[in-house]
Amino acid sequence: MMWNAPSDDFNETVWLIVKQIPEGIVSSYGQIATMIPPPPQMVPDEYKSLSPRWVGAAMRNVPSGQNIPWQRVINSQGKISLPGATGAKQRSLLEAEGIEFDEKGKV
DNA sequence: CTGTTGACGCTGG
DNA sequence: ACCAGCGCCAACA
Repeated sequence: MMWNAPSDDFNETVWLIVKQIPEGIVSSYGQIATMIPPPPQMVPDEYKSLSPRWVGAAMRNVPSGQNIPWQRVINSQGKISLPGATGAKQRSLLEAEGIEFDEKGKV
């Protein structure tokens, strides 16, 4: 499968991986990007820079109604990137799974 | 067509 | 450990 861009296929793959994240475990965008098979035609180093943002973009496009644990996806700093109410909701969802946050919001 | 923005990450101060 | 800047490409106004 070759996707040179954040095509629908790329998004679906991201969601697929997110779906596979077990309960009580959090992953980062970059981590997911690493798990995704890079397009053979693209230089890995280049892909490295690309992916994190595309992963994030994919999250934004997450279809509601499916069982996507998008809440388990946070940034490499171990913190929630979403501002405002959405971020607060994400945190409460994670806490409900048994994930602990320190005072600074890190896991 | 140009400019801005973005669920990020890395490096440097 | 925290903050600021840069890179990178697509989508959007």
